[in-house]
Amino acid sequence: MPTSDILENLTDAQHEAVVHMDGPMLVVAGAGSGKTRVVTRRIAHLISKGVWPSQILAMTFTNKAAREMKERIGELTGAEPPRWVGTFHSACAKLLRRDLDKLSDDSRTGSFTIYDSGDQKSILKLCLKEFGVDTKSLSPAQAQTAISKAKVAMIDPDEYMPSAYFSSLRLDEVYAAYERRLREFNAVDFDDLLLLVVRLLESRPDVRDMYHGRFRHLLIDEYQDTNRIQYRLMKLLGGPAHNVHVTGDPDQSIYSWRGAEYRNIMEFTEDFPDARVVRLEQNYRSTQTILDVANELIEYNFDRISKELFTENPIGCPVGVIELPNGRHEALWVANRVQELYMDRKRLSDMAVFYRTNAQSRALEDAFIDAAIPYQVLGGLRFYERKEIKDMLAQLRIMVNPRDTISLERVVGSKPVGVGAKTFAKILDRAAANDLSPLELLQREDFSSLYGGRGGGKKVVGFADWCRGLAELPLDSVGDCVAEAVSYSGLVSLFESQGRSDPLSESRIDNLGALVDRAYEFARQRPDADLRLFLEEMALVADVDAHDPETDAVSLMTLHSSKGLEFPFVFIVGLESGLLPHRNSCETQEQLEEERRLLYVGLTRAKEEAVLLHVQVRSQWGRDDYTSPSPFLAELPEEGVERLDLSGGGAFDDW
DNA sequence: AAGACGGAGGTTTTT
DNA sequence: CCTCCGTCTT
Repeated sequence: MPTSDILENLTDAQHEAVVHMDGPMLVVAGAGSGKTRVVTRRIAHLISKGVWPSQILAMTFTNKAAREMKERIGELTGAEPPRWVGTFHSACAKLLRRDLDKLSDDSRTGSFTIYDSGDQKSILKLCLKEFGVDTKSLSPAQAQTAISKAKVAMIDPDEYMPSAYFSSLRLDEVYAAYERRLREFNAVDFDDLLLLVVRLLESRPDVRDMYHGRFRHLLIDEYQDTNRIQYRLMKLLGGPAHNVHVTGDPDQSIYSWRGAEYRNIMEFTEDFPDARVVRLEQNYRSTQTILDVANELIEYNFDRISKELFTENPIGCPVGVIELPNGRHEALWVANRVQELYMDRKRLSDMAVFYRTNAQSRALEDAFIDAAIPYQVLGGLRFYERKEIKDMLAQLRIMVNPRDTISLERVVGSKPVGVGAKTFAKILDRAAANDLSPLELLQREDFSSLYGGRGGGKKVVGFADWCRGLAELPLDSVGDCVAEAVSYSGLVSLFESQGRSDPLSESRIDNLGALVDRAYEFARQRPDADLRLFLEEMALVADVDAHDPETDAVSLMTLHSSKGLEFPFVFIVGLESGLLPHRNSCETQEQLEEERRLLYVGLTRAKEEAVLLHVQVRSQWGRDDYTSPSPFLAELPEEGVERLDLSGGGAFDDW
């Protein structure tokens, strides 16, 4: 391996971080300071020094980050990247598939299903009903938020004290029931993936020692975004050698709403007094002007370690702050500017538009469509969130996990089998009485003699037959398996028959086809993997719309998903009170500071040009609201900022 | 059991 | 504005 390449073109600080071998290290890496470069080169360096790739565990927050890391390591080493480079959640899932059975007091097996937030809400609906809680006073979504908060803080149901607001609603019992249901269905939620690994490692020293022996080096990216479980995980996996290498930037902590405790990064040196600390403060990305403006903005945060990023890049042009009459004008202005840049021979893939909420993408998309500008939206509705895909995945899930009754219910609802809520409830009761899962009951019970083939019974018989046939489907090859399952589901012919009345049917059929394609592609990449792993991939990494920097299109995304990316030209829209900072995040100083960091993250994505836009009238839910500019705009310096008031119209009147 | 209709509400951000 | 839920009807 060409070790020389790995150590080439590094500053002293970067070099120190790259060649660090054993012991804890914290890399405080400002925006655009070459953090990814440091992490990937360090991994390549470790390997060049004889560390086996399989001894390295590197965890990121997003699939995007993991993918990029793998690619760059592959380029550096010219070999397959280490297998244990992935998100926290996928690494934990992988570990649990192997070893969950070793956790006592838990009836779940390695074939568990991973529930997304929709599935969680379905269970919670059951639980709320069970306790007669009125969903108007406590919605499944609220319960989910509250329970997830508790889980992330590692508070078990028996220790849980509902906040005063929920105290009358037996939320603690709902929480306990929710946990029981997950076990019953052999399912885990996103939080469990991490939580169960912590429980496993804490309760089984032998398992813990096994992993200590296995993972000699632990790397954690975006450490400022770790929550309490992830922190605990870091301590547990770090092993006696404390070969823990964490990187992050407190100024880019934007996930406290899901339990991230950015104090973790501030306190790393207290946890590991012998930790080496490296600061990367030179920015290689942005112009001096952009960086100065961003620095000035973030200075307004009280709770931070002072840090001044500098750059040797050119001064560049001023940051634009533009006021327009309404959202339509805003979108048109951006589209227009994009066209100007394009005429100036700039590439569309070098441009990005950021917004606070996904809902804002729509107006921009309309304008881009009208102007025939190619664009790609990141995030938004993901592939696996489409109804027909979820229906199909539900069927695949019950094929590998017969206890997954939430998915069974979905299967029942997705097809015109003639089994309604009442019949299904009967099946549930009967299953419980026989100590079987409902699917097992359906597959084993002789419904024809039970009902004597009368009336409604006939339909159950038909569905039971279908369930039995399900068990006959081949499970060996993932591609064939999914293809067979799709055809067995009857969904395609159902949509075909609906085709005349429903214009969506065609795209639904296409999507099911795409699912089959993905299964074959998955099988090609991972010949040894089974259906379980395919479903895991669909639950954890199903962002097919992932950002593709090769595509010649403008990128649209939330400020949150912009983290880690960079673009020569950046537009940030909706800089208004209520949107940024968002109206739901203005209560406390901490929330407000996080909103400011969000803008900071967006600004520091820009390499050459950044434009911030705000409007006087923002339409939301068909309602027009007068807005005031974001207070953050007033915090930007005079110098390096060019303010333009186009609210008087003129630019795009009569559009 | 399934389709139509009416009302309420509306995740900010993601694994 | 749109979507999701629940209820009412057939």
